[in-house]
Amino acid sequence: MNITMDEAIVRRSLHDELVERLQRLIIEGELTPGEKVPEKELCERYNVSRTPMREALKVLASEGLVTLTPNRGSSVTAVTVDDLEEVFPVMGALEALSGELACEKITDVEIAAISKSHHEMIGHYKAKRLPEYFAANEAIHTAILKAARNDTLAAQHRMLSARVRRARYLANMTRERWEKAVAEHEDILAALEARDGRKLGIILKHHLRNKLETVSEWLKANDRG
Amino acid sequence: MNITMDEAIVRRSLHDELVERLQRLIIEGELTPGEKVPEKELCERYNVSRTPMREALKVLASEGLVTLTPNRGSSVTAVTVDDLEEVFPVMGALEALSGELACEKITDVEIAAISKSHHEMIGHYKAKRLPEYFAANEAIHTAILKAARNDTLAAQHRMLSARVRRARYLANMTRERWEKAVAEHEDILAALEARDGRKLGIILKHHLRNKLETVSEWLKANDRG
DNA sequence: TGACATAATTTTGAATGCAAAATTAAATAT
DNA sequence: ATATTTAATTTTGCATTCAAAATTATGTCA
Repeated sequence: MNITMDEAIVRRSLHDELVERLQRLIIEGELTPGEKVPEKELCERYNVSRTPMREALKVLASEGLVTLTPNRGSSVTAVTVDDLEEVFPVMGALEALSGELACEKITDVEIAAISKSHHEMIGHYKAKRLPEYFAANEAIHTAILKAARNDTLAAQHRMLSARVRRARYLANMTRERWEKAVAEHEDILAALEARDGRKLGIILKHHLRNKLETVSEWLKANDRG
Repeated sequence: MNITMDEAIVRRSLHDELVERLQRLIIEGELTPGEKVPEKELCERYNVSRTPMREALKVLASEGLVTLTPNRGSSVTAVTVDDLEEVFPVMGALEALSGELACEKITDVEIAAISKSHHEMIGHYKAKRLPEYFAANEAIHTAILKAARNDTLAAQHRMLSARVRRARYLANMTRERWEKAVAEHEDILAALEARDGRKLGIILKHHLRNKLETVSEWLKANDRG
C-alpha cells in the first residue's frame, strides 16, 4: 500500500471523528463548495472503510454542509449569497437569545474572562494581527454562548456557524468595517457587564448583520456561486 | 423467514426513509424515552440490513432524538422537563423570527388559507374534537413557517419540534388553557392580516411559552424523566 | 447459598463483498 | 468527423461478514 498513514485515526468512534475532520476540511476550504466529495480518496487518506465515511457524510448532510444526490454521491454544499441570507437571520435570532440568556446566568468570573479576551482582541486589532483577532473574537462569542447554559442553543448555533465560517474565512474586512466591529464589541462587553440582556441581544444581532454584509459583499464581488 | 413484509420499504434511499420512520416511531411514542433502540428488531421489521439503519440512527443522534453510547448502541433520548426548558426558548426565538419574516413575505392567498384553517380550528374547538383541532393548529403553524421563505429556519424548527411534539401528544390541555390557546390564535391571525411582524413574533413566542407550561406541568405530574 | 471468576452468547463497530446505477470509453453508423 | 450505440469501468447503495466489546450464563469455591 502506497498510502501516507500519518493522518490515520486512533481514538473513539470513527464516524464521529470523521464528522469532525470533514467539517474542518469543508470549513477551512480544502473541500471547496460544489466539489464532489472524493469518498474513496478520503477513505484512503484516513485509512477507514467506506462504512463510517458514509455514516459521517449522512450526518453532514443533515447539517446542510453536504448535499446527497441519490445514486451519485455527495458534494460540498455551495455557499451562495442566497444561502447566507437564509442562515444569518436564523443565527441572529439564536445569538440574540444567547445574549439574553447569558445576561441572566453569567457569573462574574465568566465576565472577567470575556473582558480579558476582549482586551486581547483590541490589542490584536491595533497591531493588525488578523488571525489572532479572529481567534479572540471567536472566543468571546463562544463564551457568551456557553454562559447561556443551553446546550440545545449551542448545538444549533454551532451547526449554522459551520455553514458560514468558511465564508468568513475568505472575506477580509475593510478598515471601516473592522473599526465598526471593534466598536460593537465595546458595546457587547458593556451590555454584558451591565447584564442588560435585551440590549445585548439587539447588539449581537446587529453585529451579525454587519458580518453578513461583509461576507456577502465579498461573495458578490468574487462570484462563484 | 417468518417476518411480516407489509412494512418493507420500496422507494428512495433506505437511510432517508428510515430517518423519517424512526422519527415517527419516536414522536408517536412507539419507541419510548430511555428505551434502547432495538436495532435488530427494527431491521427485521423494515426488512433492511444494519447498514442503512445505523446510518439513520447517526442522523437522528445528530438531531438529538437518540443518544449513542460507544460500544453499547443507541437509546431514545429522554424528554425531561430540563430538556424542554432548553428547547422551548430556542423554538420561541425561531417562531418569533418566522412570524416576522412571514409578515414581510406572505401573500394574500396564503393568509386566506391560514384564515380558513383558523376557522376550521375554531369549529373543532367548539365541538371539542381534539385531534382535528391539533391537526388544524399544526397546519397553521406550518403555513406561517412556510410563508417565512427560509428553508434553514424551517429545517431547524422541524428538528426541534420533533423533540417536543412527542411530549405535546401526551399532555392534554385543561379547559382554560385550551380557551387561552384559541384566544391567542385569534391574535395570531389578526397580526398576520395586519402584517405586523413584530407583534406576530411576540405573540408566537408567548403562545409557545404557554404550550411549554402545559407540557411541563404534565411531565412534572406524571414524572418519568 | 452467594460472591467471584470464567466461558458462551449477543451486540456493536467497521471492513469487505456484490449487484445496480451511473459514468466513461470504444465502436459503429451516418 | 460527428452523432449514436454499445461495452467496459467506476461509483454507489446496501447486505454480509468478521473481530472486538459487552452482556449473559455457567461454573467454582468460600
